[in-house]
Amino acid sequence: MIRLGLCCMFRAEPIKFRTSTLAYLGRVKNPFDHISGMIIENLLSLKKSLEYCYAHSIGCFRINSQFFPACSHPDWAYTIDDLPGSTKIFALLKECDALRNQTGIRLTMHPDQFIVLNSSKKEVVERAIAELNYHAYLADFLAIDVINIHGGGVYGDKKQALSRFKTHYGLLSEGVKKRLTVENDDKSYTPADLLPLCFDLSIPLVYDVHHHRCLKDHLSVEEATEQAVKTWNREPLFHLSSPLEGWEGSRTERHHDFIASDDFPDNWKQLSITVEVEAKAKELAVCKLKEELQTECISLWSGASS
DNA sequence: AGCGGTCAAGTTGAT
DNA sequence: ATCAACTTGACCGCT
Repeated sequence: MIRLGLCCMFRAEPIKFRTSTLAYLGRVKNPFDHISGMIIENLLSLKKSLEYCYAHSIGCFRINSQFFPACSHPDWAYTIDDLPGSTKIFALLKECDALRNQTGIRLTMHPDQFIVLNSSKKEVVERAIAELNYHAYLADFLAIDVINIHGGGVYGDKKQALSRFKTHYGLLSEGVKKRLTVENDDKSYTPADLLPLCFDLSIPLVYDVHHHRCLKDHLSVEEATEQAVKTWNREPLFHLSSPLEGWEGSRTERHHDFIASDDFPDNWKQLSITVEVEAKAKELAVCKLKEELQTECISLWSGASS
């Protein structure tokens, strides 16, 4: 059974998530009112997202990292209890969690590019940990089971950089560790680079087949898939996208609006996995892929009862 | 309503 | 040196 996942936002459907800049928060009159209002809107949007996904047989939704604006920034660092609308926020979180539970939709998060756990700079690592803690804080309310990051930088010495990842991993809280995953990227870390780390620390590998096709190692897609599945103690989560200008075009790492059906690996089709669709047309791309897989009679997630 | 400048943060490779 | 790419342009002040 394939469970398809939608990433963070919608293209056509009128469901929006709000964010804020620190500059604006710094000059607005009641910044915590502003933050509270945005969080409430975001939670209402999350409810709508879950409803949309359920109605369209999309079994996984990734929540964007700005869901609680400025939450992990040292100058702001608030919890829900600090906010004026806390009662309403807690109530909405409960509603979202109930809806998640009722629909069976999987929720994930992907901290953005600034989160570099293996950085050689102390401040960068501290910020990364603060950000991961914020993700785990939110994850506790919504049973989010994946907080996915990349291997990080190489700094001219991959072996040492990976060793630093291991050291810094030891500094993380249990709430972060039990959800943390690593993903192969298109510039630095291949599946073969990350798999030893994954087995060593019991970290699941989010296998991104598009990145793997851009940055190859000695593993075939089939081999990498098989190894990645072994790192998971729950339903494996993989990533899929297609290159903007095709595989013969320039800069193949750029994402297309949709998924080309040839890019869906054949050996994934009989697995029980979540496939997050990283395509710029968002829900339109997920639905299109879903229809194409259906014509091939691939077994697809279609709700909590299935 | 539409437009242009701005926005916390890291690292890499293309130009 | 600058910039685009990355899960994603969104937001705000001005006209």
